[in-house]
Amino acid sequence: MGVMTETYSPAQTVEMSGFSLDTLRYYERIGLIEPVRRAAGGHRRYSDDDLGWLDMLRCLRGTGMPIAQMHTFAELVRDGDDTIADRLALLEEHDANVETEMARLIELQRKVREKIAYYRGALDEQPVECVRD
Amino acid sequence: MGVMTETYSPAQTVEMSGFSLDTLRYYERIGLIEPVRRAAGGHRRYSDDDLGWLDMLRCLRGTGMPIAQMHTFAELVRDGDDTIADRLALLEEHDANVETEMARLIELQRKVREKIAYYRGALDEQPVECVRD
DNA sequence: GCTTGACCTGGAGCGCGCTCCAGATCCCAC
DNA sequence: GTGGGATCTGGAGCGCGCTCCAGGTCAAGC
Repeated sequence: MGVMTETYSPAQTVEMSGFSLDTLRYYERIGLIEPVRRAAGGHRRYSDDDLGWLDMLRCLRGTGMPIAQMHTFAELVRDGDDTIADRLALLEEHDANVETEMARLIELQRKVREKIAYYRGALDEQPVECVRD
Repeated sequence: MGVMTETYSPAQTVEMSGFSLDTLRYYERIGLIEPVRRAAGGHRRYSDDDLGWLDMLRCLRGTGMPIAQMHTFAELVRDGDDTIADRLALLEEHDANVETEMARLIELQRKVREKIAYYRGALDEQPVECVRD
């Protein structure tokens, strides 16, 4: 008796992947996910592989990659092993974008904090009301 | 002869603020910016104060604050000096949100880099073609 | 068998934040 | 005074990424 590959219901997959049910179906519809295996009655049964791929999607989407680019990546994956260099290049470029975005964010956060500091100062110099006498 | 307060044309303001012309007008329309002073013919003349406020907006927007919340902040500013504590609270909360968001981003970036490392490995083990002999 | 809840499909709708457009006006250089 | 570019207004349109809906099917417990 071989080790059965686990499968998961849509509800379980929502739970485990962090995507909503609608998003899972949407991703499948637009081709970000390969057609998911179905149980007899037509209900989806996600595999561990599917879960792995969803994790990849979560990483990419969660770091701001546009759907269109994720689509490109998905196609590379479909096209097999000799696209690995291309996938690597795509991920590296994305990583650089994320890095740039983080730098931008850090810089602006610094400025926000300056403004916070300014308001703290303003608050000290102008207490709500002077205590009488 | 007093020091003239500088004013700036829309084009200059686009240049200096980093917002597009349409966005500047949009922000004014929805009340994120107070009605801007006008020259005789009705053309806008942005002041240094306006520029300062735009810089604030850029910080907030650029760190992902939704327009609605920026609107709240703008109202506090309009309501005068005794809203400073509220403004401070709002900024501090936003700062915390930014911090959370950055942590999320860093964590996912780490995972993206793991995937990159994996692909680098896969590439090494499967070089494009073996050199003959 | 029946109920109840999970799941199905195709397609419409939406929230956000702009962005674009038409048609008019202004302003400056020549 | 004329041409051309900058600017004006009000309103429509859009790109993205979901999210919701109606109307139906499937599955498990009683």
